[in-house]
Amino acid sequence: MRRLAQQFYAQPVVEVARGLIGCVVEYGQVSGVIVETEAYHDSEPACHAFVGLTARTATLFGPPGRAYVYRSYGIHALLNAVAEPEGVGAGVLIRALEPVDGIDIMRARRGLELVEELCSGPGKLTQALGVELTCNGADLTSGPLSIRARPRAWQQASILAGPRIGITKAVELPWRFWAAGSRFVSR
DNA sequence: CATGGGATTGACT
DNA sequence: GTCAATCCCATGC
Repeated sequence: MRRLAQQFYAQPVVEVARGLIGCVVEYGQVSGVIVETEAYHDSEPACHAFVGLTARTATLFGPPGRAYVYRSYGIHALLNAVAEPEGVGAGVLIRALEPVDGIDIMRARRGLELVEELCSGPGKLTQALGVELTCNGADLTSGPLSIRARPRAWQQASILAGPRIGITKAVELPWRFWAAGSRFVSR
């Protein structure tokens, strides 16, 4: 399965968020199918890029198809895919995966057995993948951290939309997407 | 230079 | 249901 090309990420961020459902994130020996995403855009206050170009948001304003990784609550690394053309601050938060390869490695990193709990949240999946802040700015179209196009089995998947989770601003936008019926989405 | 607020999680009442 | 852990970074003095 081919990697997603830079032109895919250059689309409007909501289209990228919807289009990433069913695609496969891979890093080293582990991989998983994306089953939940959220879109963020510099025009709305929930997005880090709302404050403009700073050291923190430089990745979001940079070229599409890169990883934006930041630390949340001092504990978790959260993984995003940078979207829209360079100069626009937008990204898609990867919120949950269905584990595919390296499940035992994920279990060891997470200290858990249950497959449904390995990647069912944005902080959980980075721990399971081994993604840390050093991945910030990594090129998803050519580096060791990659996102591949939907496998055939996922091309018919039905996708639902609703409000984003865990934010205090712009709560009303239906910019969260998930695979209908998946047991692997966050609670 | 000091301060305060998170795109969360897991443990506990 | 509540709450603490913990650190990066934007902001303000």
